[in-house]
Amino acid sequence: MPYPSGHAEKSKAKIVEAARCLFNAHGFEKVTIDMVMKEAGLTRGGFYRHFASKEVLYGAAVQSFLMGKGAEWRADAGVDPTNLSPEMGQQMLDSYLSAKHLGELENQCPMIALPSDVARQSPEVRQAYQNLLTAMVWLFESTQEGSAAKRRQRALAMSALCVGGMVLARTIPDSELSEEVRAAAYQAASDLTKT
Amino acid sequence: MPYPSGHAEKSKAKIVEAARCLFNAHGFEKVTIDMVMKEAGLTRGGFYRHFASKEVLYGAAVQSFLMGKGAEWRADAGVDPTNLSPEMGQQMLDSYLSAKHLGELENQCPMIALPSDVARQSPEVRQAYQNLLTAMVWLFESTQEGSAAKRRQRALAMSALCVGGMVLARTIPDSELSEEVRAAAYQAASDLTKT
DNA sequence: ACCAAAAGATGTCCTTCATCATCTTTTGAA
DNA sequence: TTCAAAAGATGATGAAGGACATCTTTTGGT
Repeated sequence: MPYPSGHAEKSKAKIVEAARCLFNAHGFEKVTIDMVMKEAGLTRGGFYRHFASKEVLYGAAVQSFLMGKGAEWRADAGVDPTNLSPEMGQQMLDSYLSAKHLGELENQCPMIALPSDVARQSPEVRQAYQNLLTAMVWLFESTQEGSAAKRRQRALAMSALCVGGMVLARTIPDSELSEEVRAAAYQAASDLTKT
Repeated sequence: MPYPSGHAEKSKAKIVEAARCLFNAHGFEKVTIDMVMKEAGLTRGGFYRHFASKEVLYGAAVQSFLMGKGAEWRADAGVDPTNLSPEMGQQMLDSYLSAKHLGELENQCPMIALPSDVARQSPEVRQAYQNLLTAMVWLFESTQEGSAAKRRQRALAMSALCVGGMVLARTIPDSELSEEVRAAAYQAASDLTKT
């Protein structure tokens, strides 16, 4: 089997990563196979050796965030999922609802960058999106205090605040209002942990 | 000036309403001028008598919700913006974060149906989106109790919970988790009014 | 060195639209 | 009744892009 072993996997990973960045910035429809392959340092033709369709790539791109850039992101933010303390939950809030995260179009969480895009895709893509949510909820739930039901409810609400606050802040044009929304969501989510 | 007076306006309104439904359900890219005009009971060609481009139509469609279907929606939900009481704020939460609203793809609030779509559009379209948010925040702010700063902060957080909860619930495929998210966002938003 | 299968590159097909030019219909005003 | 301007319908154009058939390159195994 010619080509160094693991070559295909490496290429595939490069394609997924390029796709993730491009989809995040421009959405599903505006990104072409051409753009993705060029960004990955390859050419159009080879694409279908790795993926059955553009849609399958989209699912892979969303999914990739969890263990890829997302893990990197958590590391940078000082969020360590093996250390489940209330401080860690707060750390997560600090980073997720930060002005910095809002500005990082290419590397921000896909839950923020492409919700309505994903909502109209196949169940597989939506499942990938759900996996991101599940991970976030789990993290908040595990770092809460109080009864199981309370922790669950708060974790879900905190996730809704994270995504809702950032989605709104990212969409509206008035940067002052945008900042206000982000800050208010952060405040409310932080308050939830201390109730 | 031939054609009954007000004919053009009526046609334009029909086009916008058809567009609003279609965009809500399928997003900007997947909707064609053809589809919109057919839905409005007209044909492709006449479109550019009314709008300069598809994008301008999109902005008009988003904007139209506030005074059009949105007003109708508020009336049905018993939300009366001339009666600014805490009960009215709660009424708004009840309806916005309801399972019914979640299922109404065509008539649901565009803030839920197309955030990431709008985020990549022109400032005009994003302004229309912001107008919806501003109206919602105003409504919550006006029906809160407490200091101005507190009311403002809570109103923004409640809006983030409304949009975030519904966006997540609409996007994930697991209907059980979806329902859980919706309910948690509702609970948290309701709690905010009583703090 | 040689072969072949995997991976990548090139060229092309075919469909889908947004947009516009042009033609037809409608009806208020003269 | 006639005219003309507004509104609507029809047909055409041109570009974009997903998908794929077909070459070409690469290199591990022999």
